[in-house]
Amino acid sequence: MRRPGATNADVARLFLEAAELLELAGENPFRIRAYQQGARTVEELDEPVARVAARGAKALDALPGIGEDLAEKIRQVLATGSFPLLARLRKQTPKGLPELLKVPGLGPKRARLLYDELGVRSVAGLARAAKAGRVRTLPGFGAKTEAAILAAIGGGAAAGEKRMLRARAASYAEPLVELLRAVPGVDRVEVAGSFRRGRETVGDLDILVTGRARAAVVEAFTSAPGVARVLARGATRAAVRLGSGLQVDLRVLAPESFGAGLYYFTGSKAHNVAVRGIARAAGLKINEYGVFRGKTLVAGRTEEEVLAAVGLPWIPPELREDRGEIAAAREGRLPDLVTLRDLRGDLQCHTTDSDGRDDLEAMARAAEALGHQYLAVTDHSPSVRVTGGMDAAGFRAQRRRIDKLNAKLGKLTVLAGAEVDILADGRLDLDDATLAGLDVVVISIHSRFNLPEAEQTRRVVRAISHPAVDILGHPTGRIIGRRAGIALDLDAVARAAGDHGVMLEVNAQPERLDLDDIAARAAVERGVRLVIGSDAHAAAELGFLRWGVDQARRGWVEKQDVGNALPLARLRKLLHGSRKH
DNA sequence: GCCGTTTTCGGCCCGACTGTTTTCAGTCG
Repeated sequence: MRRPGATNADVARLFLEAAELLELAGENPFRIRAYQQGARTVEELDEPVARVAARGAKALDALPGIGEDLAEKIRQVLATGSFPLLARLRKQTPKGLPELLKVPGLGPKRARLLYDELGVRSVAGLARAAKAGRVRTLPGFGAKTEAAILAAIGGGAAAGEKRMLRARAASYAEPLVELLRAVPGVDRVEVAGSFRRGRETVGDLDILVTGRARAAVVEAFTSAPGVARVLARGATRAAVRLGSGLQVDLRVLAPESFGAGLYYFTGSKAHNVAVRGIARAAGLKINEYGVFRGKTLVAGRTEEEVLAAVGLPWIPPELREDRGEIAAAREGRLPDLVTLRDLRGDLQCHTTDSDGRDDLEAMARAAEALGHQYLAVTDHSPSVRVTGGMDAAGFRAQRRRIDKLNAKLGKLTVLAGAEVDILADGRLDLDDATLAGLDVVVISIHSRFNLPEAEQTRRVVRAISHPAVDILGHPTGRIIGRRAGIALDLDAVARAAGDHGVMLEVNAQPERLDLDDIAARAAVERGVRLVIGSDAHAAAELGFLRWGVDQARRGWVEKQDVGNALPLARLRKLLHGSRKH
């Protein structure tokens, strides 16, 4: 770990570790939650926590969930890489105990019991104890618990939490929803949870059903194709694990509770807790069955009804993260979020001229079929060799083919573009004359991901400052679950983008979604315009725009913030061809 | 440990399911 100079992620990780160790120590649950909330606040900050700390004594304290004590601990982490309480907790926590918490079904109480009574020191040791039949001898444990522990370990569930890309989860969710909708007597089926909130990854799926056929629904669900194991099965709730490893929870709700259930199971947990606090202050109680005054149900059929009961307008699910949406709702300043229908075209895609799998005309026809008004074809520049990047002559030849194609296309206009590599020193990978001849210039980083932040930021800012540049593509270069983004001062990048009229991309590839929600929101707040680009490498991928829109919505992005929500004539005025520097 | 239209103490969201238990604790979401 780098130290000093802890990042937000470092601070968050240490707070979460402290929370876990406090839990094992049997501490006050609310104190534990305070550390978890503090971790979340720091993690979701749109600037380095070190910069907040540098603003003075009170600045950290002003962050939500950060009080005097946690502020001091943040300062300690920034200065030393840790804090005394954590060091003490690490010392007093028996080695191997935290590892046991990773086994699903084991919490602090039972983990502690296994440790103390059976001398279990690791997940492997737990497996041995369970196989030897020793686990069932403990009070509160039995043969079934022992088998469940073995199954959980065997399934690799303890190897670490694995979240699935939302786009992939959708391919499991959609057939299940179809199946349940076909059950006679079912009225409504909705996917709730983080899937509905549009998070880039989901840990599981929550499916809500209402209708008369309760037993039939549970039966259809637990016997659906793809179900590998039934984890739980009750009258109103069931849970299964699919062959893909994805867990799916089902809840059956009465119609008069459907809105309350949908709202409750959509979350986020932090959002729900905050709204429940409001309800409590008004003498109301919210649960998944409705809003109650005493025992009287006062709302529950729809989400609008539930929120109205606590004096709030309906809040789009993508905003329900307790990141200011509740205050915004109360004050009537919720954003009017961009929708897929608002987009008039797409500003990044690839063809067989570089690493795409469909040719120019196929891509154009597919975009036309989607109703796009324009499509920028942005094949790679030469230095990205693995992609078969084109040279200057290649782009000139492609331009001539695009002009011919446009002459025979109907409503769609193909824009001649390029995704130009940003070289190590911030220069661009095509000469100025070639760049000037293009309609759209996207610039991106495809190498040298590991430069230190200052150098990386200089590189990107220099590239943005080139007068031919229109869009910074996938600005951080992160690949979800595989590669962290480059170290970049997004504030400086946003400033440069604003100064030079460059738009920042929300790349819609399901494993990129880059900028992410928090960065997109920060960019928009700094007055920068975004574009949502599919970065399609095949005709079918032009549909990826939906994932980019969802990410943008999570970042509070409105139609007016998005370049490709403009009709072509107005978009052209933002591009380097008509822009004056 | 945080927080305040219940304001510096005393709360902090709430219920389902499981397994093991004769009435509930632990875990999860």
